[in-house]
Amino acid sequence: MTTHRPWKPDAVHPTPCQACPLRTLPSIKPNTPDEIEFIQRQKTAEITYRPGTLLVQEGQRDERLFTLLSGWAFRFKSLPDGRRQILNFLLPGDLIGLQGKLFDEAPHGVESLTTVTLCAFTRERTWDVFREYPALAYDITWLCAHEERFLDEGLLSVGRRTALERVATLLLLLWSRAGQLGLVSEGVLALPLTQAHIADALGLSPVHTNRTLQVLRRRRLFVLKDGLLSAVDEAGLRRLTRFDPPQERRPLY
Amino acid sequence: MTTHRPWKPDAVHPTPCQACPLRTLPSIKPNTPDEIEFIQRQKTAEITYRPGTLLVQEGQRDERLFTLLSGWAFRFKSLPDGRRQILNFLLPGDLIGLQGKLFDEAPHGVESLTTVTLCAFTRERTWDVFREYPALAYDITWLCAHEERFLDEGLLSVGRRTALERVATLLLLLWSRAGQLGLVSEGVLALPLTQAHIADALGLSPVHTNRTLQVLRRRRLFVLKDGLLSAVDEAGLRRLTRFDPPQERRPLY
DNA sequence: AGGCTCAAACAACATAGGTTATACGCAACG
DNA sequence: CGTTGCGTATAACCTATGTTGTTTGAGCCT
Repeated sequence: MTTHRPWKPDAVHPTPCQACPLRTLPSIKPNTPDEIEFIQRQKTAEITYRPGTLLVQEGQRDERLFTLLSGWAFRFKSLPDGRRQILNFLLPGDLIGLQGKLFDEAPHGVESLTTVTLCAFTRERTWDVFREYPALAYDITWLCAHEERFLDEGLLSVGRRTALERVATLLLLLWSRAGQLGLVSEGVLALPLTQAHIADALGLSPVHTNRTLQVLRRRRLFVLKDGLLSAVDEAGLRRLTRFDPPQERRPLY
Repeated sequence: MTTHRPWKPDAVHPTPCQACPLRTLPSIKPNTPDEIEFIQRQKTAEITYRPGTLLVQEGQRDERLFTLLSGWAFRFKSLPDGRRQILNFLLPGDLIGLQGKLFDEAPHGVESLTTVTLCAFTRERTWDVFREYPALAYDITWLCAHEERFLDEGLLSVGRRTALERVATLLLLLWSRAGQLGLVSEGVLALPLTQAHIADALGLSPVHTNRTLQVLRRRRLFVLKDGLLSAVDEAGLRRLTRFDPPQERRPLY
């Protein structure tokens, strides 16, 4: 079990929200200076954790709210006997802990895949945003509904797609999401997932995940080696999966 | 394909929100008279559809927002070749069409299982609520996150639980949800699902769903006959599934 | 009454995916 | 510089679940 200890608590040089690197992305909906200033006021800290850190503990009371500033993480639920389901992968700009604030206990766990940097928001007065900045409150709702869409797609995959389709859909989606965040450079994406993660996200066994990846590789739909995803045949993957990753401007809190 | 034609458009006697039968339930969080009046103003119609009606069409632009006042429905997604995944079941008090309003197109379909009555809200000025009634906006966010929790649980089921556990978990959850809405009387619940619906919700084939139901029946965990669920051994189901249906006060929009 | 349709039940067989086990390469570490 | 641990690969075998097809019974239309 990884501990909760910060790794490089670079609190000396926190990123000012106005200069947030995410806000320069074309896929991020711009905010007014006013709104950004409000967010800045709410932001209490910037914390960095190392890979494999348990950021939110399943079933624990936890009212902290974060935005993932950089790095990858995932949400998961597990069964008492150890079976685990990864619910979704979290990329920069994603909210962490909304459920923990809304409900008595966090209904799922969150774990980092890479070194992650989180923007932490005030524990108490978070809901001021609903009174003071309705547009930002709307954005939070939007992000929540957006997450729901990913879950719908995941449920469709796990429930009704074959192993081949599942793996192809997931890689296509992650490729697209990462692309919109500027994480793909020169046609290469650093994908910090082990095959076990992919298996847990898709309801497959690690062995079958491996077999399936081999097939897709042999069909030259992508190259996945040493944590690097490249030579992605997007058209081929779309044809195989009949899945079109959503492409739209998203808000950032 | 069922058409969109209203069945008993009892627009003559719409339910006033102050007298909404759902608001008398202990599981529903009360609102201030002010808030209820606002909701009443937003409500434009009350529409009744018959069983099997397609309420929201998958992939269609649809900005209508409803609350399910009475009856059962389900959200689903399907693949081009006809495979279908039921994402969640909708019971009275659940919001329909939030995603359709937030995104360009409805990412999923909604179909009624029974005769349903919907409260329809103004097409345009829905987002006034964020400016004028922050507390209600918060409630909408809560409902959205709540739906996400059901999806998380569903994903865990379909991805990692056995067929036996899946069916047991689903029936336990529906039993609990329906109970909180006062739909269980004298230990009997009218469950308007065919085995095919259960199969589509759990990522199983109809045949295997049938087999699994037989096993659970033989273990006397419940009686399910002619659309009636009764003699539910809640403790037994909890033991088998290690699942505790959430029990909490929820808002109503 | 006869003939639909639909949900449920059940049987026989087929297979996608799970399980267990072994091996290999590589980085971290004492 | 051996050892340990981890991720990946692959083989052999196994089983939970899918598929196809038939039967029964309850409504429902004509």
